[in-house]
Amino acid sequence: MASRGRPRDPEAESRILAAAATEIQARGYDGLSVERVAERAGVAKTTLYRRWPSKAELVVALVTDLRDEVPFRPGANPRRDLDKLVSAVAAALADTPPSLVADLTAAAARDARVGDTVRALWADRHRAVTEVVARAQAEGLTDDSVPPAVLVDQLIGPLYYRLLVTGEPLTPAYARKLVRSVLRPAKENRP
Amino acid sequence: MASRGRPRDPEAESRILAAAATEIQARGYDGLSVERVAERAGVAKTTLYRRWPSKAELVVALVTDLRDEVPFRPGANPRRDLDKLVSAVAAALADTPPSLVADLTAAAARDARVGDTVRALWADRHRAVTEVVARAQAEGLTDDSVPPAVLVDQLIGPLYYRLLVTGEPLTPAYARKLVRSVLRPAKENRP
DNA sequence: CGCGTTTCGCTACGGCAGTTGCGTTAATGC
DNA sequence: GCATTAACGCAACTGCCGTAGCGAAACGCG
Repeated sequence: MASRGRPRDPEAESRILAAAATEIQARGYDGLSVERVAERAGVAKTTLYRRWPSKAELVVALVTDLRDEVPFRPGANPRRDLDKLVSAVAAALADTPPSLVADLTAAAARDARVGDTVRALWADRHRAVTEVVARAQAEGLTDDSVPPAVLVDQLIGPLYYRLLVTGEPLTPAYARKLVRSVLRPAKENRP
Repeated sequence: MASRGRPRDPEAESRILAAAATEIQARGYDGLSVERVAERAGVAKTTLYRRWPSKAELVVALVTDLRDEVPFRPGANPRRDLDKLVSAVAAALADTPPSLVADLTAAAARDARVGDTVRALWADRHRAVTEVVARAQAEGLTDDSVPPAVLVDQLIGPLYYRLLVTGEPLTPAYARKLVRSVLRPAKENRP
């Protein structure tokens, strides 16, 4: 029942991804040439295109392969959890070259298939923040009249906004300010 | 002292921009071909490149040319002002094709020159929101311990985040929720 | 008018993304 | 062993961005 014809070279994929990683590290998204990647991997261009239908999808696969998972172990204190989590997302974003994030979003906007993959790539961070926000709201740390989804957007959205639009740095201190702004002041909050 | 050699065709620039507007409307950023734009404008490709050094800069000039100013007349009520202003920014963002915004940010991240122009293109909206937030803070409508710049990011950032990353719609209702989240609840706020 | 200067249209080119066609190679099934 | 199937390398091709070189055209200046 297993494949009928000639099997795919099992090492080709990893060799291509490794070559692409080297290239994109050195020259960025624009400077990455599919032809050079294929040559460096010792593979014909057609072999590469058989695995990924476009340069964008290759890069998405590469980023998916390389990215560090943002670790998330929920603790007892939602405020501290949010501080850590938002800081970790900020650090993860700041680690990848800014133009790469911008190029991924551009590719995602152009092609629906790429868009799905890229959204899935970032969705788990969004989900993690949503969980902690829900817990914070359950403990009365947030304004009940504001939907939690809005609060999540106000924690993560500014990170992308700074990275992609204003170009300001993503520091842990900034992440902490975002959290402080979304949560109610600690004291004056017992009705 | 005025120009020495042959003067530039005064109509060429507008004809090129008009042709580019038609093309980008029909085919989007990727589908826009500089060669077709030149042909449609009745101009050689070199004439176009003498005015804009890249396709990205042409598109930036086009967007700068076409965009509607977000009108801003400060009123007496900062809350109402913010509602209107953030809704207007959301509407302006939602009006331009999402892939175009993404492509502009990508181009901005790649090229410093383009980056400056694109940032300038959006900076006035940021400034307008900053002004109103400052007034709201002066009237005690916000948490004093949060810098106004953070609040501005939490009003505008989620718009870009939704547009570029999650793909959710930018409705006036969403804009109002953002504002409500940033401003203190109307009543319970006299120490 | 002649000279220098700048823009013009035109053509050609290099580089890259993505596609196509072809002969070859490595597997499965009979 | 032999047909079938699919991946492989190779080469050529289209379309596009951006650049370079050319002669012609249009201006200011003396």
